[in-house]
Amino acid sequence: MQSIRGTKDILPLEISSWHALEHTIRLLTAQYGYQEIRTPIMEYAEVFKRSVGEETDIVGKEMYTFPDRGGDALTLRPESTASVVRAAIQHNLTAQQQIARLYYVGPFFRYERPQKGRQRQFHQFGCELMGAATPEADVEILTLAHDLMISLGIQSYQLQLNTLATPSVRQQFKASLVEYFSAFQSELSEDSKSRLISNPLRILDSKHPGDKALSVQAPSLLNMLDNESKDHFDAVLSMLDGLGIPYSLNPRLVRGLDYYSHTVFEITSTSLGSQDALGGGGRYDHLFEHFGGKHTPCIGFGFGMERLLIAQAAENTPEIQRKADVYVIGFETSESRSAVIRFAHTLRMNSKKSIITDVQNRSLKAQMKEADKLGIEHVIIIGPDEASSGTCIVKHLKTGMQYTKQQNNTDGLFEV
RNA sequence: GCGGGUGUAGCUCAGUGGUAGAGCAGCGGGUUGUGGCUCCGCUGGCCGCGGGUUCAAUCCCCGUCACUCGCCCCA
Repeated sequence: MQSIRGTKDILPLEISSWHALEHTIRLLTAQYGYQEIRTPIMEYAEVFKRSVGEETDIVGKEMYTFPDRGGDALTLRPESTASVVRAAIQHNLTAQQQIARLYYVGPFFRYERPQKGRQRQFHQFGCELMGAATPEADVEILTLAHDLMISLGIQSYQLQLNTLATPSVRQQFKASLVEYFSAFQSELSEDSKSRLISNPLRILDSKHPGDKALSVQAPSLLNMLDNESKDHFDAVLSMLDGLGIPYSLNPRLVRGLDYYSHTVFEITSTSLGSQDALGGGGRYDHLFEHFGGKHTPCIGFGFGMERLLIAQAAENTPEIQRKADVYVIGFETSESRSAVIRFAHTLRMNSKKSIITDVQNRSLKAQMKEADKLGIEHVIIIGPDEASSGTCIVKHLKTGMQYTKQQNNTDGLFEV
């Protein structure tokens, strides 16, 4: 038996880095006043089809969709924004012009060919700021994303920014792209030929050399911006400059989901290989209406947690963490070993220390070795002699100093 | 979904058409109750899985599964 393709067990050895990551996330989101939301792992397939877009890869070929026993088409969530918006409308979280600052952490599912940093079940952390259309809102989200990188010690990241303008400007832009590329249809890659119909913006993003060459002369959205789009984007950029947050403009940055407009961004890292995006996001001002809610401008991002951990591990040497604080050692006689069990239990009741004892009837030497390997701070020896005299030996492993103490008084046991 | 690579002890990897090795880890010991260094010894492997060729396959062929690199796309 094996785990399902593209799914992974997170083992004890790696769980501490997950805990640390989640801890950082909770601290940071609290600093910005974001609150957690936990939505179901399944939604009606409709939720994602309507929001993410029928033509996108996610909906077109990556969703885990299946009929339940009642015949409803359910989908294992491939991303979170759609679910969070659905929940926000259902529970009226943005009623009376309220701002909602939300974050989420959890598993997501996409049926894709696995690769490094790409699994069928993966985990995302994301934030959504709902109810504000201002460039200040964009900057809050971008700053949060930036701070996350800093908190995690990820230096090698790059923040790329672009604007997708308003839907109507983008529509004109698409039309001019189609017009331009249609003239060179025979020179386009197979992928881009189909993109010409499905999503012409994506041609700009192609890695195919021929496509790249053609893209150089292609119309630019930045030249077609209306005042609203331009003012908004410029305001975002100048605030980022003021904050000293580094970014680079990438006019080819096109997000794969239909619901974005205005500011879009991606954070990439060179330590990831081919799947180089740590996270991305953007403004989605019209998603609420798509779901039948009232107009609510929003911006948010999502980060791949596996990818964050990969990038983090590539740049930081992990600290060896202690698996327990105290090792209580007994040996040779049953009196010794049962005294150990009693004493360890007393200690656990009276202190917050984590305490380990041997359960394999091993020698003193073997237990000492294990204590050393576990990074234990104090060893307590209750051998046959100590067991009969009611004493114990407390030894500090780093210094090698040891003292004899009474078992019946655990106060100041670890002090000299 | 498409193309390439890999799959041998817990881990990192050697290896040969006649059913296997190293280093690390683990365990035990170095005179009788003390770890880290060192020395000695020991345990441990359906050589991914299924089929084929062969007297014989871990090694050759086919399939399959998983991982991995790239494409697509994204987190």
